[in-house]
Amino acid sequence: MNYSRQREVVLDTLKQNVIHPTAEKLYSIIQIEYPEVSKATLYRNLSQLAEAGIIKKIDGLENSAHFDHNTCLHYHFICEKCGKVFDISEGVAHDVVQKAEQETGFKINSHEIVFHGLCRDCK
Amino acid sequence: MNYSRQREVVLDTLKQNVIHPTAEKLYSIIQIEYPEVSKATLYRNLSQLAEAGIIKKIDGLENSAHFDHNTCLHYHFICEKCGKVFDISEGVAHDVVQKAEQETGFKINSHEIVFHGLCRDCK
DNA sequence: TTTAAAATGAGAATAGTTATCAAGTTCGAG
DNA sequence: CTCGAACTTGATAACTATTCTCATTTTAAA
Repeated sequence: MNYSRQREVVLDTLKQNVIHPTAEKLYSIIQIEYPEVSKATLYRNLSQLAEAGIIKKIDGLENSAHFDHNTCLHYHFICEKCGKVFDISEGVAHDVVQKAEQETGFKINSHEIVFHGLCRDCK
Repeated sequence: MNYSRQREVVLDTLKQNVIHPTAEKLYSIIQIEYPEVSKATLYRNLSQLAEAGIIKKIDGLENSAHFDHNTCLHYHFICEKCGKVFDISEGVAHDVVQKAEQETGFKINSHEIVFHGLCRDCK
């Protein structure tokens, strides 16, 4: 992967926004300071960075993918009322892969957990 | 919800196909025997049935939603090679909701786990 | 039987994302 | 340094999955 100013902007902006933004949300944030970054470039870079393991794509939340600069294993909670996304620590399901591999005999390479409910402010 | 022949076909066909089909896959299956069921009706009925809790929509697999006639709590595994979807029993993460609620103070109403890897035949 | 609510088919519309392609940029070999 | 191949970009077209629109048909309860 070669250096590009646009990719740097995408990654830096994602790092500064702990809100697990969607591509569109990130685009609107980036537009304010860096209107030279096009939407195609944003989507391309998000894919590439996720592919390279530098960021993480979160599927299973609403219709659109969210992105996370934190690539350490952890889970997500989305509030049904305010729509905010929160992190849940790995600890809540620490041996889940081992158990699932034992049960099935499959090789598990990754897994995600998404919780839905009401956050502290909304409940 | 009133009775409709089309809805009956959608539900019955889903029940007979344990493969967790996408809407498009289900459409192609239904088309063979019941070409009178339109795509709009299929999507509408899948939404309604899921809304009513009669079937379950599975998000977070590929780009498109899959549907499951089994509404009991369980998880899913998708094979990275053959694309097949398998069930994983609830037992692999039995106290995950309780732990997550304790950790966060949030009210959790539902959760999903998706595993990725290689199934027994593909590994 | 009447009738209001619900459901339908066909296709238009939308949202999110990916593909195309010509032009500009990066970077390592010479 | 400088040249070229590979990489990246912006603009926009295309695509996919899904939802919406609306005139027509079906359901079901009085």
